[in-house]
Amino acid sequence: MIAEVIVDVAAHPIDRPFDYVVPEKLSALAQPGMRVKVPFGPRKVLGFITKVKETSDFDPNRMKPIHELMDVVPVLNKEMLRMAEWMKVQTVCFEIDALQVMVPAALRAKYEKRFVLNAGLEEVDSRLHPYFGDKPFVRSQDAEDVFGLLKKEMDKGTVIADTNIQQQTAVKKVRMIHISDSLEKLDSVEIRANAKQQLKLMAFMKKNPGLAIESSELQKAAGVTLPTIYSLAEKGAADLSNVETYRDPKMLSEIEKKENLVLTEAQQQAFDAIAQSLNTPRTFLLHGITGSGKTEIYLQTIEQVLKSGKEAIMLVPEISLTPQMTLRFKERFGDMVAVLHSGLSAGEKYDEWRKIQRGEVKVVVGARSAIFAPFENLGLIILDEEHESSYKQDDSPRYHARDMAIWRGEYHNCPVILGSATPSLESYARAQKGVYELLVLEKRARNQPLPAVHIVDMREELRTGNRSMFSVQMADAIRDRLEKGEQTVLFLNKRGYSSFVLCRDCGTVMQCPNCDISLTYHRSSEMMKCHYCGYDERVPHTCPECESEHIRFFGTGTQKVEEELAKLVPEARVLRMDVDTTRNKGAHEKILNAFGEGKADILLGTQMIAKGLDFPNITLVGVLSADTTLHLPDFRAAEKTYQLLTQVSGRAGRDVLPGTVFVQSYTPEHYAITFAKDQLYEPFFDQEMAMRRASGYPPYYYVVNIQFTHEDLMTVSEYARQTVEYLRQHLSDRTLIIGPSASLIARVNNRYRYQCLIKYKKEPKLTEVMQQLIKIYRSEWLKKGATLAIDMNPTSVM
DNA sequence: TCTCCGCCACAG
DNA sequence: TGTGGCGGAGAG
Repeated sequence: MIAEVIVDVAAHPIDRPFDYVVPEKLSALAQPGMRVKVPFGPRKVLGFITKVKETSDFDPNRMKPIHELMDVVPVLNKEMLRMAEWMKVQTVCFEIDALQVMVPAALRAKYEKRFVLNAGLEEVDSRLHPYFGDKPFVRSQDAEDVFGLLKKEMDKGTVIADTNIQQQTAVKKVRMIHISDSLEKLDSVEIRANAKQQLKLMAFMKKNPGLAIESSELQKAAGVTLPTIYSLAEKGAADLSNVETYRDPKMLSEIEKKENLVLTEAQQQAFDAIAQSLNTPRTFLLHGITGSGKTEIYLQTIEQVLKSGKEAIMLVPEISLTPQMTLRFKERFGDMVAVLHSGLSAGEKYDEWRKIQRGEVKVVVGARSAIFAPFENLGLIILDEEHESSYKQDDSPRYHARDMAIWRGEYHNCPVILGSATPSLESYARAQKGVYELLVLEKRARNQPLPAVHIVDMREELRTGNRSMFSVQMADAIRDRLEKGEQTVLFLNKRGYSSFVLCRDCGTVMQCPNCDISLTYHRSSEMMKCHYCGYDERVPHTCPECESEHIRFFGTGTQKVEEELAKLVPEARVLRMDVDTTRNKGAHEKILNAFGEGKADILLGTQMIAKGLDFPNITLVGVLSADTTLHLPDFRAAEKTYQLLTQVSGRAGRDVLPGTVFVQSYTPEHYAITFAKDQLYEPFFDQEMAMRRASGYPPYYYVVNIQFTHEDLMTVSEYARQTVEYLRQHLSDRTLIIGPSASLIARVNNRYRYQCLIKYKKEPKLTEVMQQLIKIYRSEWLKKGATLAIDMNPTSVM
């Protein structure tokens, strides 16, 4: 038997199956979708079997055998293998990347270089002895100071280099103690009279014959230590075994089960439409304003799916994967739910994944990668907040969860629901064309009014002499809520600029030496950091250009706002939520909980607070500057701004108390801001579509972004130029090719960046031309140190 | 003549 | 991508 294997080497010439002989003793086991260890050139690597067959075109004498099977049960099923092939073409990625992304990180290979003894330890240089210790090998990373000595030993042949492939996380096992059920047997065990601990344990055992108990539990219950248990087990009083377990299974029985809410008429209509199509591969766009009760529809639809014996996947953006939200699923579906989020360790994720694979759970709630949940009998896929850009992975494989969802929907003949208050233009356009079925919820579920949104013209504030970052109206409102004991959320639209360090005398802004971007000031550590390459340095006392001592920190970071806020309302308790305060695990959750419990009056934060906040006491939301996302050089700038303002406004007045929103802007007349004021999606859509049509962007055109990097500016611009020329020759006349141009951030980590854009409506040759371009890159530019990245349907072109 | 380093081909 | 082989350059 012969196996086709995709090996774990992400490189263009390797991106194809390699044939291996399946050794006789493995032939009964080997199946597509299993991981294998195979020899590849001089080393061993991990790979996936994608096919087994009896014959090969390859010279049988040169074919090597599979070294080891890593799985007993395939980690990828037929569907996943097919999806990977499709994904490879769709996103222009390596097949191995597509396969790896579908498997939990714990199952991906970890390679460790090490030096292995090939002779007795006494034959090697005695200076190396301490490095080996009593092991027959040293890890390369532990032996950096003695590479020279090791090299000599390798020449002598006493030591050889080797790569060890490790499984990252294994199945967690617990030690179970099975107490003998025969009292006679227990009585027959001899214990010395002075072995007090053993006597104590025996007394416990005699009270509980036949009991199977985890060793840690037994230690607690009997008040003894592990060695005591071992000695009695050896004497035959109990059996020991290792039992597979899951990490930290949360006590689900403690979660109270909740019943369905009664659907409003609009909700019911939407629900019915979906429920009627449960066995059709149809895509629904559920457009419901914030607070219209989309989640309840999801929950009840999932319930229907479960009743028919099928499974469901629910995708949410990572940031809205809050405890509040997961609790809601657990309340409905109990231990049928697996939750996959970034807060889990690799081992915990692996455990959740195994529960899915074994069919122990029926519902998965998770972020982007949960779309690969290995269900066999999928009945429904939901993408909540479908417009979120986090559904698109921004490194290879650059897949969009929405595309994967629709593919799987077709494979399983099941519906896909895309839900949003602010659908992406692509999805809404498709719904209008009838490709997706549009379902609308126009009212909030409990009929609460939408919050009153006031737009504040900050130019006017400047004219009247208010130079602070809070308009008079906003400041008054904040004070008012404070007096009433209601809560305020302040949103700082920070993206695009942040606090930088500037010399007031010569105007020099401190720049990263490796990237064309200014350094960000971090107050807590008194450091300046580059957010692209990680470079950091202390804030200088004098300007490096003019030696002036007038160094100032500029910009509007959340820390700056916090200071201003302290001046405005010194008595207010303020919680700040940004990258700095949420770096630690669980910090995000802690801050939100504290705010929910009323431990603060004001929550101040960046994008990350725009979602999932659902507290009844929030009656004021302030957007400090609506403009920052608006003027980014990106075709989605207006769309993003509209979405953000709508989402943020939706945080106010979700319960009984009515909400008010203030949006401060220097361009208050912009349509993205004026339409967001009253959540007028349709008019916004129409106007934005007109803009897209005029400028040739999605949904009118498909876009491909091709980015080049190289150490040398001239070289990279030349490659980009050649590419554009090549594309112009080989793509159709109606396709637009934009560029080449330097990227917005023209240099990162000392590499210059250039890009070009392809805009097309119909381009049957696209895949072929992209493959051809990769060939040119491989044969000419790669060797010269260039990199090329192709992003199909990018979420942004900056 | 020995050794080191950089480039290149190749991987089943 | 990682590795080992090959050949050129420099040192002794």
